[in-house]
Amino acid sequence: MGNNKDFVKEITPMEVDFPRWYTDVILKNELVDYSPVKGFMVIRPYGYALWEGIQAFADEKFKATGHKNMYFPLLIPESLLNKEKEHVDGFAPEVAWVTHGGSEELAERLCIRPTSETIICHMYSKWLNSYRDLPYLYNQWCSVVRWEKTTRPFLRTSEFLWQEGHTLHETYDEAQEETLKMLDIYRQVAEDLLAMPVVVGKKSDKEKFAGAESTYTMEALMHDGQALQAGTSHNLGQHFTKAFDIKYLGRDNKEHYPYHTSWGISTRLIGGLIMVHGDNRGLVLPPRIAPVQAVIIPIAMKKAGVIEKAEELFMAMKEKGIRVELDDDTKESPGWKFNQYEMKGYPIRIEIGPRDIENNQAMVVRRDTLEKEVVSFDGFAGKIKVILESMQGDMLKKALKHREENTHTITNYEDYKSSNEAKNGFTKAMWCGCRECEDNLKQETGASIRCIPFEQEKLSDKCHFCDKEAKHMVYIARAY
RNA sequence: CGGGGUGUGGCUCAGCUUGGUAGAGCGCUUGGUUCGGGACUAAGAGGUCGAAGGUUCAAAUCCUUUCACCCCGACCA
Repeated sequence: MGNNKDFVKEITPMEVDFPRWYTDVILKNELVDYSPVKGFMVIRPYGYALWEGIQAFADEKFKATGHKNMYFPLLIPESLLNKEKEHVDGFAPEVAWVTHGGSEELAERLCIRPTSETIICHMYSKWLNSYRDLPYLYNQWCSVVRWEKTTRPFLRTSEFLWQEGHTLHETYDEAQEETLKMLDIYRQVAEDLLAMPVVVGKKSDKEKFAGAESTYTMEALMHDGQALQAGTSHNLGQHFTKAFDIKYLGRDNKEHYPYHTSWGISTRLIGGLIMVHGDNRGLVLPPRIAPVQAVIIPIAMKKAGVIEKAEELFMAMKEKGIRVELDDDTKESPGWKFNQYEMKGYPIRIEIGPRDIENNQAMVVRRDTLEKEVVSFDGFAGKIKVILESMQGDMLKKALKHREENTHTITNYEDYKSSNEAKNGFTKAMWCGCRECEDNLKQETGASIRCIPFEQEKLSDKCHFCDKEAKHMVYIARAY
């Protein structure tokens, strides 16, 4: 009962039941709550703050690379959705339809956007005239709806918040460059902001976006050994621009179809953040994304000088730009607060009591390692800043180490099929590139080809699944 | 859509087998004492037992139907 210090009361240990650990963490932390409609989640303030952090970081990078934000409507007429065949085939099974306006049945039903290529292309076709207008570099922050059968907060919900960038370019090469540039920004969001290491690469044809020429992805490994697609960037070629008749007059005074990209990251990243860093006490947030980076907990607040010193440190840290909170609530005991803030994943906790003040120091505890350290009041805020910075790097390293320890190299397919151990984590394998091998893998093991990484290694000349000549090294894993 | 599970104060659950008119712990409110790893105490507030129908003198409990949610698969960011 109370003497087990390894886990926070009411959070199921992850070794016991990982999915339950996950739901416990998000519900106890009040990141989300279930709404009356299945699959639709309420994102509560602490959860939304994480999304705002991701938005701020990504949006700044989008703007810095010349993109502007816009907003397109929620509803898309069925006729528009139907214009690109692969696209509609891919999305039709999961769109929600609006059939009535008030009590009147609509002449044409409207779909709630599952993604906005169609409506955006429709508008682009009206706007684009000349090569001088290109490139079109636009993005929108919005929510989309996909009627999912199985939903889990953040990881897969029927409605989710995301951003979708949609760009047009004069040449294929420019579009390709854009696709990879945005993927790299996503990699920065994952690695630099969320301390979540990712494998970047290309999707197989089976896994690519409906209507894309090629899809690029970043894949992260969760604590339970399953992969998570954390962001995608698509080179859409001219599939949509031709279907939507987007044309411009080129330098040669002839009409041309531009090349098109789209790219997105979503609130799913928050699920990844939780599952990469969390432990049995709850959330562990990297300092850069943490809504609160440090909390000061005064001990024995009524004793002379305690509150004053706590406030002084609070102000000093605030001035240094640290997102800091002072918990001077008298109702809860310090012990309760310690546990509470550990559950919430605040990177640093500062304990300050009469004994500390006598010694001109405070007790500083890091959330990632739970190490306690005595820090002198002299230059205190600066020292906290240094700790926060090193935590960010340490957390990325720790997650990277976990991924490396759980990345295997296939020896032969039969062994892989029969071993559950092998399926836990990423496995590198050689692949001939054919669809049949990919389908068999999925059916026989539940794992899929997550991506063809940019960083290739030659493990063998032969495909591990069929013995034909190998084309690529791929990462395979079971995925969320 | 298959397989499993759960619906009882805000939360976790007991009560159901064997019908008798609703409980505990936590949380919440107010006061006092506390405060270095989930404090103690006193007094309170709070529930048409998921919904509908049926059996019965009487239903949280038995029967029928239904709805919702969670977990595991297939589909997907």
